Amino acid sequence: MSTPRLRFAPSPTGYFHVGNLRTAIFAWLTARQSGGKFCLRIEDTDRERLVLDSIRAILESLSWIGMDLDEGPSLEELKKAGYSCEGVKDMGGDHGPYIQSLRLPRYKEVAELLVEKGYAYRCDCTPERLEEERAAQMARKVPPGYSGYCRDRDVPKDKPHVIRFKIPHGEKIILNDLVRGEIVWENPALRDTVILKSDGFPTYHLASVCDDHDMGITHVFRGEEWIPTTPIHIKEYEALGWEMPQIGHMPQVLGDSGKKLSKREGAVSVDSFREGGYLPEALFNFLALIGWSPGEGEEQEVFTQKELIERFSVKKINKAGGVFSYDKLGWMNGMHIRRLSIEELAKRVKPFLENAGLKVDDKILLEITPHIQERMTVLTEALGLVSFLFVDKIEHELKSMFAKGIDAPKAIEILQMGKQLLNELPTFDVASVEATIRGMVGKFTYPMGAIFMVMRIGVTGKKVTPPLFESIAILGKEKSLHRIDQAIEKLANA
RNA sequence: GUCCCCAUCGUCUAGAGGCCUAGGACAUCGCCCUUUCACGGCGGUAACAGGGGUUCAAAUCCCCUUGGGGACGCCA
Repeated sequence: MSTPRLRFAPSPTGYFHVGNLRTAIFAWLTARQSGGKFCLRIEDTDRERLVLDSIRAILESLSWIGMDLDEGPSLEELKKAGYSCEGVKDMGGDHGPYIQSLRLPRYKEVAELLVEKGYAYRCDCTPERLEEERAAQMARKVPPGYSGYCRDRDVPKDKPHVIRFKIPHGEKIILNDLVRGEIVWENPALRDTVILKSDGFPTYHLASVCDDHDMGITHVFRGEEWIPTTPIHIKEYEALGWEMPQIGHMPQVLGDSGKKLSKREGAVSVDSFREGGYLPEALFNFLALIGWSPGEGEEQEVFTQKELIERFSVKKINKAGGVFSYDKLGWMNGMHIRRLSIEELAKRVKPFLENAGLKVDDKILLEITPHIQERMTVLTEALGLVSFLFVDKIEHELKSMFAKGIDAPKAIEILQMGKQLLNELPTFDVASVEATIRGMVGKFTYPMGAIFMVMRIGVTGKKVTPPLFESIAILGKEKSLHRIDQAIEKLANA
């Protein structure tokens, strides 16, 4: 058997949707576990929806999530097609160009061939005519669709026209789907479909069939929304005498509403997850588990990419769509955060702190990281936890001190004692800070928690922080004492 | 309207005729741990959409109903 060749074929029409990523992940996993190839093809045949920068975004996202490509557009191709390629890795491959707008002559050739053989025909119906037709059909309550008006009209080449593929009527069509098994159309509800537009660009129905063949694609993974148009593709392969790749229609990624995941339901672009502090490991892991599971009594859910490559199996892909659960992704992100080494976690957290305007001291960040590792579900939460270490001035959440019988005078009393005792420490490490603060408890009648909270807010300004003794020790003597002073002053003036 | 896909806890799912008094995970609730917040540990609530078959036996196979989703573009 020849080596599997799979592709991810996005349209550069905007942001990179996680639903598309999930389908790409299944294809990538399949390629990687079989020693096959994973290719990127840009389907930029819709000139109206084109977003120039989206290819770079797609490339960046794939690289961020660790999905390497074996073939894809070269720098030269990108430039030629007019896309920004700053910082993009040069790729290329033996089946280029990998950008559809660069393959126009080939589509024209194939479309003409189809016309010649009688499988397709020219149509010069204007959009207005089509619109009228549609309106009339609606009025008569019959299914809308092209009537086939030009099928036998023999429209000349020199008039503006499109090329339509003839959909045979009353013919049974069968697809053997990789995930759904046999799908049968007794009589598909399809009309003669445009395959070459009047602007000379192909539609998906021509371009993808043609490219999948030309590029030697063996397995086509795509969303289930493509099922209804698959008969077109099947008939095209037949007409052209081309061997059909295996096709698998992947279950959809749904939003809470049960419909396709969309912007209304929250973040959907791969970028937004990166910006939101999600780890690529977690997003990949989570997405791989929507519509697929290892099965067989396997109860592990947190996987590395490598483990997923080993376990993935097309046979275990589900038919039913799955809801994208932000809750579970959050949990999984936390799990992956906890698997990171301290050094690695600090490295990942740093940009989020810097983007918030903090001047980060690497040594201090490394010291505090172990103490925030179990306190985050997303990286962005690090900011609230550690900012007190990297800013000059802090705000004190004084109100939160006042619980368990503590009022301002009592808080001042505690802070003053804490300040004095901490000041007397010859060495300012975690152990001595802990001994000192624990020692304070016996000197008051207030509960331990109340005393700790006053100290916590005095030093860090916040109610929710990393563990107290570590926080104080890492902040250092000078700053800690200074902040306690500030707190006392604010309390006195309140 | 026509065609197609799908159907196990709220969610992701295990389950390929007896192993199921249906398992796990997230979420949720309770308890434990605990200096805050978390992590962690223990336990609870919670599902085979309905109806017919087939079979000694059905969550698993078939049919119907219902429900959800998708497609019907010179979009992909």
